[in-house]
Amino acid sequence: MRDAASHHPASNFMQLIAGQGAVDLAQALIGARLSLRGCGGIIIETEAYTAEDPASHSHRGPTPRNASMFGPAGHAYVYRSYGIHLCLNVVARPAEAVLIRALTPDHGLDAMQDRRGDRSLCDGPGRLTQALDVRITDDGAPFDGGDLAIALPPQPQPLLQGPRIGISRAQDLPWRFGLAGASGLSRRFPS
DNA sequence: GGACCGATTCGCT
DNA sequence: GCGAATCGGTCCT
Repeated sequence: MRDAASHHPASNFMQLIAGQGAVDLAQALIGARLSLRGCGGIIIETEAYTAEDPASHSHRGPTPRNASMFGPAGHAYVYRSYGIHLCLNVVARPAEAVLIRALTPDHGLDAMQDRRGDRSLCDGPGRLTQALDVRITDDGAPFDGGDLAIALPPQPQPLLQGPRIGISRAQDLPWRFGLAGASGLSRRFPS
């Protein structure tokens, strides 16, 4: 695993991703360090959702719920899933976002364990938002190095690729990405 | 106003 | 493997 010094500074994240689509950003985020108010880890699993994508919340146009997905790049899109969990996305460009599905936790472990108990911390989109204490009020907040920060890895990481999880439409699109060799993925990738 | 459905997780069988 | 928990959005009537 890479150490913090080898990542790009978190303050540069929003400029570094300028103009990228969600499919590119989903791959670029593998190996990045995500931090939220002092807790976080290395992103090991993502999914891309785009404007023309029938599985994307943005597909039917803006609503109060998905408004931040149509906002500027590098901001968070946080929504409630199944009435119970929150899911955390990074907006790529308007109407496109990347769902963060799993992390390898590497700082703030005590606080995460307080919130998750004696269970896996970050190997699923709802689990990691609980571990990191993502709140619905984080919807629309920038990943600018304040409460929310992302530091990209210095070079592309070895990737796994496969179909997205838990969707009923566009199931053929291979827009789920993982860090090759990582443990703690939310599910295995098909071989 | 009402039915249906999730970008999920957990506990039980 | 299966069903419950839980609620806002969306698409009807």
